[in-house]
Amino acid sequence: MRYWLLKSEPGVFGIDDLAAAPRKTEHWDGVRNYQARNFMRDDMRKGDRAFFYHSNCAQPGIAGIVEIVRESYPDRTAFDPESEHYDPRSAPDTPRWFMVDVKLVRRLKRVIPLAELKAHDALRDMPLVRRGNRLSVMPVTAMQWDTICSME
DNA sequence: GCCAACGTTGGC
DNA sequence: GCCAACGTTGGC
Repeated sequence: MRYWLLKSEPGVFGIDDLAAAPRKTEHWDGVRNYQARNFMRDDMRKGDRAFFYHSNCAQPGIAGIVEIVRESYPDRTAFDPESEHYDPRSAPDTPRWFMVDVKLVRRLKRVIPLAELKAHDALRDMPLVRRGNRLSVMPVTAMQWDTICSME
C-alpha cells in the first residue's frame, strides 16, 4: 500500500463536503497537471491511503485521511463544456485526464497546519513544504506518513 | 489583494 | 527546440 497527499481548496471541495457525500465517497476530479495525473493514473491503487490537504484558505493544512476506493478512470468533467474543468483536447475515446474515487476514513483531531509541517525536520523533503510547489497529488513515504500521524 | 514560482502555450 | 508571454497556484 502506498501513501499520498491530495490538495483541495475547502471553498470548492473540503473535507466537510466529503463527509457529507453519500457513503462519504466522491470522485477526485479536476486534476489538470500532468505530473499529478501520472501519479493518480499510474501509481494509485485501491486501498492506498491519502492525506486530505486544505489549500488556498485561511488555515492551510492536513484535515483528514481518505482511502482510494476506485482506481483511475476518465475524468468526465473534461468532456463537459459547461464544466470549469472542460478540456476540448480530452475526448471519451482518447481521455487526457483521469480521476479516482476517495472515501473518508476519518478527520484528524485537528487540522495540522502547514507551518508545523514546514517546521518538522523529518518532512523537509516533502514537495508540499518546498518553496513554490504546486503539485496537487504527491506521494508520501511511510516515514513521512507516520511522522505526520504522530503530530496529530 | 499581492506576488513569487511554476507550468503551459505558441511564435519563430 | 527555444524561450518569452501568459495564466494559475497558493501562501501570506
